Amino acid sequence: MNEYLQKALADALSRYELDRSSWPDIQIEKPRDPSHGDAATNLALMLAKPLQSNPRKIAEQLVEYLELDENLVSSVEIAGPGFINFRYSKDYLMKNLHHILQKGETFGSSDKNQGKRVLVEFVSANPTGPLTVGHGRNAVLGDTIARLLEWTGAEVDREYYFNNAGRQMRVLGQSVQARYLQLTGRDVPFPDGGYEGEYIRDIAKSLAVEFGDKLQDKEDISVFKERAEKEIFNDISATLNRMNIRMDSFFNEHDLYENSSIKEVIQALRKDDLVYDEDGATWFRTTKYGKDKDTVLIKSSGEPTYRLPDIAYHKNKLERGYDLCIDVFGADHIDTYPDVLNGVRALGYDAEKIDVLVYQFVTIVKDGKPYKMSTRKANFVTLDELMDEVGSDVTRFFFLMRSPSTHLEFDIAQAKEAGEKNPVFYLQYAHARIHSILRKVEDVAEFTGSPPLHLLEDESETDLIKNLLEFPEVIISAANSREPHRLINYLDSLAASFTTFYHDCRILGEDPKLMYARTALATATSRVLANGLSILGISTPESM
RNA sequence: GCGCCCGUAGCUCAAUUGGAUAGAGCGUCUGGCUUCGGACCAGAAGGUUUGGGGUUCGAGUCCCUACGGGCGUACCA
Repeated sequence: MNEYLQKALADALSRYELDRSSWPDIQIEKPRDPSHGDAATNLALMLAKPLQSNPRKIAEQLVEYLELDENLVSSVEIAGPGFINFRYSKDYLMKNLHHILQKGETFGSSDKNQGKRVLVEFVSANPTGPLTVGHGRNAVLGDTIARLLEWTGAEVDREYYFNNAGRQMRVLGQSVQARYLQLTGRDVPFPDGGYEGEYIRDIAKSLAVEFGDKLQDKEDISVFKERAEKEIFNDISATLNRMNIRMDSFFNEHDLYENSSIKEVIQALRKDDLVYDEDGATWFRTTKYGKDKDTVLIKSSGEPTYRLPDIAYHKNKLERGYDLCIDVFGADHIDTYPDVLNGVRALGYDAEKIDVLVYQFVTIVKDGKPYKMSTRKANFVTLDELMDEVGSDVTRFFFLMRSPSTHLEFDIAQAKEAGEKNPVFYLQYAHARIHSILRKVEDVAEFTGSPPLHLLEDESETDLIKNLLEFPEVIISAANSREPHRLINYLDSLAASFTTFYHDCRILGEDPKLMYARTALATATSRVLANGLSILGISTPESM
């Protein structure tokens, strides 16, 4: 419909003596206030300047030039400072409602990003402990963005990047070793800055059960490290599974060392004089890109900082032929990813294909006050604990509710007690209620032929239909802006719109034809709710 | 100090990316169940969009500035 209006306006516009290059963008939008119609354009306002004329006069002229099919658009009005408002015809609405019913569980999908190969990298937590509520936002955002993009036709891979080589992992191994020695009777101190969590003892215990005290004199900590990595990874995978997240691949940072990608990056950058040696370290000339300081890529110890493998990793992603690579990062990375992009660009790759989504941190509120978490100090709330309390539906919903760019306050107590009051139940309830009605309808009536949709005349009915029709556009905008909360806001208004209809119009006990038409409308609504919730990774119970 | 993000109703947050009278949920107050699921609905109160300037037909949204908060500012990740 938007395209149709745009084209009609463009045709009208072509009757002006105006250079095509100075044409403004023809924007069609849905007015905030429904009394302003179903669609509106500000074209006359935009033309005021180039035409040196009063916007209302321009609007009048435009409307005169405008040729619209009455079967699609029932009215055109000029309002306010010069907006042109359109109203959809009933025919148009009914035809599209029918279309929703036909498309069923694919309604809402589009080919907007057809043929695009996309890689979404998210979670990427190092395996040093269980996933916490702090990782939750990253995990759920990444997965839902992937789902949204799939609904717009893209081919999406989900990838988890992890580091099992660095200092953190060494500390992890030492922590397990210390617990193991303590368990087997040696009185050894726990390492400074070690991981204090209970899960470390569990891992040590499993080693003690398997090997007894045979590992006591091992100097090499790799046994401890590898066991810890394996067990923690299983744990992380299980948590992701519970949250409805399935990774397509796990990318191991260590591989970048083994296949010499890192060396190649350094060599290539050095050739362009973007890398130099000083004080025993190897530096990247980030001052060339407007930074205050150059950045160390290889420490004087010979060990790379994480930035170097990061550049190699992103180069690797682009080499794999993706058209778009999305990184989901917390706000703490905000200052570091430009280095990576500059590095990739300097290597001759198209950094435009990398899109970094930076979300603001989650503030955990526990017992009414902000709670500072640390994996190392073991004062954290794990995602598993949270899901034990509220389930995965509430967990996912909570993380998606807010725009990624604002701080998300996560009140543990509130989430736990949220129970019946939680907004996710409002959506599921609407869905369950529709199915309850549909079950009853099945008992009393049998419909044949296509539903007589023209009988839907009540305002709450047409409002609901209009609301349903927006679904595909909402998915596209949520996907392309990487903002899943838009879908939540939409579903919320859809559920509200259905409830208004439910209170105004009965289904059961009406004339069979009207009952059929309203049953069709209810079916379409439950379809859109179900499709929308499935994109969010949230279940759609038929009864609660 | 410098860089990035944020500041909207008592609280948590929206606002079609520059559009018309800034909206929801929670909380507060009033009303509504012998009829399809009351986990609901209708209504009320609550705002100088942190303050101040600017840009234009038009600003919560863009620019400058002050203040307040978060995150960075490592040869940590």
